[in-house]
Amino acid sequence: MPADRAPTRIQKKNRAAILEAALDVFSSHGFRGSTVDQIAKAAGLSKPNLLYYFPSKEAIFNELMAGLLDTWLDPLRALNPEGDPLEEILAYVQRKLQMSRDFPRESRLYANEIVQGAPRLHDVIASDLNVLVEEKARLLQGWMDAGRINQAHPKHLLFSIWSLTQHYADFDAQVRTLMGTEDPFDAAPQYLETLYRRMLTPQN
Amino acid sequence: MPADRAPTRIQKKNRAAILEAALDVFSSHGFRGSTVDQIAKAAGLSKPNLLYYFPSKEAIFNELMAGLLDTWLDPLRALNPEGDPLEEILAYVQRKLQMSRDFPRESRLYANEIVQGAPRLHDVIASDLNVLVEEKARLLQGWMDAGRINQAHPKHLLFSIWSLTQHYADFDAQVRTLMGTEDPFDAAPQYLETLYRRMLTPQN
DNA sequence: CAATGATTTGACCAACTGGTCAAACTCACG
DNA sequence: CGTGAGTTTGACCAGTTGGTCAAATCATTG
Repeated sequence: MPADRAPTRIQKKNRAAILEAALDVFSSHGFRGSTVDQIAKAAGLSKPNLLYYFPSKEAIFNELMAGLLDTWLDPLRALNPEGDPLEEILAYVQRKLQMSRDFPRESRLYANEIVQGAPRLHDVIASDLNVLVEEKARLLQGWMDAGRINQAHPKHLLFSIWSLTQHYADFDAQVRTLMGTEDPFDAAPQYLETLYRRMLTPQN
Repeated sequence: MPADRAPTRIQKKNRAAILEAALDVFSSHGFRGSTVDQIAKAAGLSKPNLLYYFPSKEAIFNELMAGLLDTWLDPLRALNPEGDPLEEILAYVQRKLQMSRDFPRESRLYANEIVQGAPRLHDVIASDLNVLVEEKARLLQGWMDAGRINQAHPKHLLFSIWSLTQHYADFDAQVRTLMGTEDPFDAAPQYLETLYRRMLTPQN
């Protein structure tokens, strides 16, 4: 194991390569379905060499998850109480959709975990994410009560945004097969904008 | 292996117990993450005994999937060209939502497969499901062109229904944690009805 | 260039996994 | 109740997997 001094050039390169490879492997086979050898080969290292940089398979996974969660929640944090409600929400939807297009592996890694009961994520969800969701749910409820957007259950509104946007990453295999030659991400932004605009635009 | 005569009482009971146990285990750990021993224990059998009824782990999985897919697509098949468009769609949404509540393991089993690239399902999706989707997409488009519901990309409309309803089964761990003591399925039907009603009710 | 620490690897291990098999046991039925 | 088919199991096997270790190689710097 490298000492806890400043990381050398080689350490930086190899740790990055390992995490990149691990994202690839974990996101397409799940934790249990992935092998250390697979990850090592994908990173261009031997298995013992990989285990020189990370103490265990689980440690790689945890580091990956920790790094992921922050990025994942950023768009929600960016929901601005001062902005125009409908435009804020629509922007959030588009940001999430872009993340599904640009970082589908991250989305699938997360999905894999949650579908299997979130055994390794329950604590983070119950603490950090929960706090953030409560805060943003209150913000949405405030907008609704002020009549600036239509009434709707705020938490379900958030769930629906996550669900609709991440679907394009998580169910990519299905979506692309059914779309044929058409790229799903061509029409998706328009579709989701229309959906949320019609649902949330205040009716007098 | 039991002869291919009529199944005995014991065969019927044990095969059913195995499939039930397999659904439990596969849906919460994925194919690769599940072991034959786990399934056997959950079914109350020894591993060799289980393998007396099914030739392999993969065979159990395949039989489970085959049985699942039909039930899974039934609600979509039931979309009736003769009915009132909006009510047909809303009924479909509610039916799918009920399935997420009543058969969450089936939903998660399916999700697990698709998230990991649908290696064992690609053919069924590309053939059977694709045919059904094309047919129903045309039906939806017809309704839109006749001005009976609002315009929206018909395939994306279907994706959104699957996504929103299955989310409550697939991301159950997350949804329940964030909902606290409130049962997600209390408000979900209302939320989804409102969403699709606002989105699809024809605007003059 | 010497030497010290960082990096890499082949060989290895114990636990686990899917699957086999012969022997034992159980059950239905004549 | 006996007998043959149906059922169950302990022992076993070969392949895989996460992880270890000592020895070898490489990079850095005094």
